[in-house]
Amino acid sequence: MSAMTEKELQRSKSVLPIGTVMRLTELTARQIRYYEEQGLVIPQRTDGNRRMYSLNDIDQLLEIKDYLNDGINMAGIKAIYAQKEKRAAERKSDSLTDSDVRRILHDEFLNISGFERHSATSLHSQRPLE
DNA sequence: GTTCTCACA
DNA sequence: TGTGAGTA
Repeated sequence: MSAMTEKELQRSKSVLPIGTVMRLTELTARQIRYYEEQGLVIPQRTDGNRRMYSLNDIDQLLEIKDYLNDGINMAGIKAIYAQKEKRAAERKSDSLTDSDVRRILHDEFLNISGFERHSATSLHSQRPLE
């Protein structure tokens, strides 16, 4: 990756033990570990095999929590991330695909409607249902 | 005291 | 997803 800002670097630093993450996210250790099993939010490990999370991981967990509260299951969440990766891949292959065009038009619609569109980097947020 | 993995009356 | 066991 290129020029990662100082803030991005710090938000990527894994310095939080699971206990702190539990209090910050209101999630149980069981849930946090389960989401890891599902391939979402994989924390770093210490020499003693302790999980260490970054601020970005916290955001990621909060986002998952939101999806769950909206009634989306694990499969659905995975699908959402798979779709996000797909978009990221399309973006790199510089040519505009049909789905790109559709997404751009959709984003424009949201902007006109007065909603803020969120980038793929600052994932978590709370916007009204579309 | 905290976290880890594994198992399940 | 909860919880207890036995560790590190």
